[in-house]
Amino acid sequence: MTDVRWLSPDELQAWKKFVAVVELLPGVLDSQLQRDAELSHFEYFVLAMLSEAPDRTLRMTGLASATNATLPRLSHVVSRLEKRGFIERVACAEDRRATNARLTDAGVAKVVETAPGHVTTVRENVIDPLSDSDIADLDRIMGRMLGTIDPERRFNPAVMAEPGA
Amino acid sequence: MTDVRWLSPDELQAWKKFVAVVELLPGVLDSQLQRDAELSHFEYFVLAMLSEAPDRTLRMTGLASATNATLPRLSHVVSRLEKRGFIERVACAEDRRATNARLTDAGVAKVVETAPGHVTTVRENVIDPLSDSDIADLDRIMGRMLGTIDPERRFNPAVMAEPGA
DNA sequence: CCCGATTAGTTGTTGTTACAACTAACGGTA
DNA sequence: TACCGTTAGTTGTAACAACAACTAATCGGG
Repeated sequence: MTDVRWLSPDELQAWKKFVAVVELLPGVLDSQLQRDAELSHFEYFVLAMLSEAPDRTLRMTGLASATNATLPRLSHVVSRLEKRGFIERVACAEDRRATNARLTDAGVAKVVETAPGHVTTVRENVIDPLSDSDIADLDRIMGRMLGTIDPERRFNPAVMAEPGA
Repeated sequence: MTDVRWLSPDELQAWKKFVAVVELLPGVLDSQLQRDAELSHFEYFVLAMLSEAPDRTLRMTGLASATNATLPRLSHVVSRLEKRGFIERVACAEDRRATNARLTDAGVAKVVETAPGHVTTVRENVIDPLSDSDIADLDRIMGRMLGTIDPERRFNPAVMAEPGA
């Protein structure tokens, strides 16, 4: 309890700025998406993940993992998106416990029309204020944090692009 | 709508990692604080801000600004913390519309006993995976993002340490 | 082939947050 | 000093997330 390593002034300053960004950024992303597409950032993220999946389909468990959601949370969100016609639930043939979530054509259209505004917001608030070397630094630093925060690489798609890994 | 500047591969990779950290970090901070102190990160942040303020006291509006909370949100949170004995509301003498939130002795004690575990969590997950130059890079990059996200510098304490600024 | 243990997912409850409506007090102006 | 616009804060409602309890299906022995 007494042998705590407090933060140095430099560390404290960087941490305070970082925590500020972590607090503020979700609100920035949410409000643009809410305003322009009536979607929360999490809902958009779910749709986007499905749109990149083979056959626009993912198991609920896999989708939950890919979006860092608990299964109950995902289940509720998918229900809402299903009511709005963007997703459909399809029973899984191989494992009858499982449910597949599949992006409908309307869901694909929604992603296609929503993506530009979202990317623009990301650019304005995150990417464009940075130089090319800043981007490289950001990538390296976030990769190091993910090594601790997300050891199972649920998120960090280091090998995700390789089909045979 | 058609002239969207999509993200380059490097930008996309950095963005994906960054967004993963932004999604995961709050959960990491929250669960440690919840487990060890029955406090959300936001509640801890409110207490910590008060503990650094002169006379452990801040106007509701000032506290809301310092913690990036809306006034209604802060009002509810302060009510909860008041019920638990960590904060007291004190009428403001100069402006009778205003309410001062003041950290009680129990609140100070709570911060003192909670801080070490919180700092340790921050170290383990954010600071210690980084080198000294990473810290400098992080500080610079987050500063640039805050320039856009938080133009009024509610958060970014560039001059906050100087009493006469 | 049947039983316990595990896995996949859904549903209900409770707490927290956002948003809107409201009250109270200040400040300037006629 | 009486009024109007603005500022400070609280309270009520509605949406979303966390957690727990539940159902249903699979797996792994005996």
